[in-house]
Amino acid sequence: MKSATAASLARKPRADGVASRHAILDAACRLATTHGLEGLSIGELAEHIGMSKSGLYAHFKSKEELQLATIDAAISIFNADVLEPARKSRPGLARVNALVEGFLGHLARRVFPAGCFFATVAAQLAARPGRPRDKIVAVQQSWAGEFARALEQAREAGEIGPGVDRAQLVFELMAMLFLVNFEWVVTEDPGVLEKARLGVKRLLSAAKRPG
Amino acid sequence: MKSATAASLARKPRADGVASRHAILDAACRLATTHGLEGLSIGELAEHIGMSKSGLYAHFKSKEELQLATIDAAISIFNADVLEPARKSRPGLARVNALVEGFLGHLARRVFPAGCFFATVAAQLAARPGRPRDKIVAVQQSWAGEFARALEQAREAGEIGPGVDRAQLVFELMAMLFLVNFEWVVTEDPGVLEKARLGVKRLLSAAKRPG
DNA sequence: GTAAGAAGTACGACCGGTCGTTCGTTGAAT
DNA sequence: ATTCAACGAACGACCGGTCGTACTTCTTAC
Repeated sequence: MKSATAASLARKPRADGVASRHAILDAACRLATTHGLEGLSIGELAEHIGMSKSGLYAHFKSKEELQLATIDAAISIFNADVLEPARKSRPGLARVNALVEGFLGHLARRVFPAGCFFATVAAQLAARPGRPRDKIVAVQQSWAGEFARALEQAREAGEIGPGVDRAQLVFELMAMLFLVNFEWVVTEDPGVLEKARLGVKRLLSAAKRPG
Repeated sequence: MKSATAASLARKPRADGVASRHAILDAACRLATTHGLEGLSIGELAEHIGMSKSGLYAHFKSKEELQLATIDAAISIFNADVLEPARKSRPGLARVNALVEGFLGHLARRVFPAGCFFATVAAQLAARPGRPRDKIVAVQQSWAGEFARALEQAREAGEIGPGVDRAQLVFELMAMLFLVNFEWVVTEDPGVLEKARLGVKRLLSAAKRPG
């Protein structure tokens, strides 16, 4: 019965192929963070991992498919590094703080070579219609949704006042994180992480119930 | 003696040439806002203004020179549209508000086809060393300096408390504007402009002297 | 258990097209 | 008459992508 655990119709994935695919996408994530998804060239990527261009096309039918897979790979890395750890913390304000600290740590840890993958790619694709853009926008919205959910739980727990405009608060939180990423990439100064930390702290303390 | 009024060493600019150069840079600004400075191709730009690629090279010796000139052109447009009008308002908080409103108006007016030229270009160049990047970073710093100066004047006028961390306030103001540009490009929803407006208002009212 | 064969992996060569750039030339403005 | 503005042609490099072909792994039949 163990062979029945394979995929429904395709019975094909090979052991060393998934390793290559992983190596390709890992390099693609890193390159795309500095070059952008459009600026990522097949030849450069292939050379960067010691493979031929045509070798890459054994794994991806087109550049767009590579781009979409690269986004998926970045999602996995980001989820494992930031989101999942934060989800282990208590719902409410504690989780908001965990998300923020997770993100700042993600930058400081240099998981990607130039800050947040999604910030770079999103800024570059925002005005360029297509499936990659749609996917990136969806990721951004889901990231905002994470904050919205945590804030809703904070309200339910009475940690923040019921009159607090949570959508507005999400916007202001995201603004801090969005700018800190950019400044971090440009200056590499840990002081900017502290500015974001302080900004978020002021934001949340203003939302807390008086008394 | 009228020829002596020309530039010190070069006595060359022709009447219709400066018009072409202006047309080129105008189109370059718009294209770069959506495609990025790297994604801007000579052929595409030439075709876009009904000119030959080689015709462009009568005005610019290299792509990098074109990029730098494009940044200068964008600076002129931004200064005329946002900065100079705001400078006419009274120093202090009024000027901070004028800068913010000028920027939001700049977006709403769609001066560039995809939000703020500098935000897009900066996000793309942040991790790519070179003269264009340095120039863009300098622009961003001068824009932040504009806020810093206005806030200093606000403190001198007693509009905000002396204990206010102005560098921090600049960071938080810039964060609002940075994110609102991105969201505006993605959603085209005027509601995001309102969120930025509200966020700035809360920021500034918190900085005002009690009483 | 193993041999046969199907399928995945990777390659080098090559395609048409576009990239940034150079050159020599022509026509128009000064 | 001089000089700039613009052109078409052409360049080498690289782009994304295809093709035929070897080698390797996995599945299947015996």
